[in-house]
Amino acid sequence: MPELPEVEVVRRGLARWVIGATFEGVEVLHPRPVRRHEAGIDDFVSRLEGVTVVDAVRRGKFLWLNLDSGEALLAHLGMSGQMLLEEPDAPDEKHLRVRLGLAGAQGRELRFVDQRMFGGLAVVEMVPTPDGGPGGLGGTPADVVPTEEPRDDGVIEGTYEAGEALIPAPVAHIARDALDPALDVDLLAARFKRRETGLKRALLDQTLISGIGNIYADEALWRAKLHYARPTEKLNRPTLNRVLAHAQDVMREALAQGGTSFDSLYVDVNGQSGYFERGLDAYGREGEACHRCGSRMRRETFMNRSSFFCPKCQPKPREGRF
DNA sequence: ACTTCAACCTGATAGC
DNA sequence: TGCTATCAGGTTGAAG
Repeated sequence: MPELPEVEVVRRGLARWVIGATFEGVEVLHPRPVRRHEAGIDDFVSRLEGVTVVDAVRRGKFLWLNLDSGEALLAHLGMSGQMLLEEPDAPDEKHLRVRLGLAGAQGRELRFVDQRMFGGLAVVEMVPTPDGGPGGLGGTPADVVPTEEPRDDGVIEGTYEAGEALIPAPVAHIARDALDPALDVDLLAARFKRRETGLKRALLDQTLISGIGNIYADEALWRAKLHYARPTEKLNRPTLNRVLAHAQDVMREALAQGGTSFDSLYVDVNGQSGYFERGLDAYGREGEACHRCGSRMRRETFMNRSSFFCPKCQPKPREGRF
């Protein structure tokens, strides 16, 4: 299940292979992964044909290729999405959804493969962002600014000139991610204080801080010895700093290992599986001994998903927000 | 305006 | 064997 480190591995792979390459022969094999491209499949294809990739950028779990047309090919891997660079004559994957032929990518074609199809692709416009650009680890800000006034809906048409960063319109509401050097922790603390919700809910809310999913949230909470239902408004600043630092640590470790994988659903851009699962202390360890105190780890259903925690190290708060 | 949650989707696995 | 139920979970959009 791709979270920030896995998506960053994919971004790096794409940057290595497709920057400077031109789309040539784009084929949509299943309509669902292109559902976010509202103008339809034919428009999706025509906005890519003959267009050249300028950069590969990521914010949280969103990934996009800046195009020389001024638009971006936006991708989200959802639960099971993969971006594979294959020889064109390699047999089609069972769940191949979109084939993107390329000129200038060392003879490879880009394939979007997605079993469960929670993810998808869309060609979207770039808009200015109030927080100063895409940021994110390894991301290069798009170095342009609009020359026309925004429409009523805030979207800016027309040409752009150098000066200010842009972000794909559907990503404008996503907060800077946990590994973004420009993440504003003071702002995050203020928003946590104002919220009436539980800590894990907040960590998973991509409009507060992005990139953290169910697995790394559980790992960060275990390392910080905090229960998932701790109310965010009562969390003091050192405690917030602690859980944030642990989230960053665990994701940096996963990134160093090339991403996490539990089954074969996630592979990086060249088809290599990650292997961080060996380093997990909380996720998936129901009934096993806590690596710190030996207590039996527990699993609780929460937010339509599982939360794994140590009942002794991460005691339930008196007034939790579940 | 803020917070919560069902729906989307397929395949693996468990239980009968 | 075959059937049904359950689980996996990121994001959106609707409901509360």
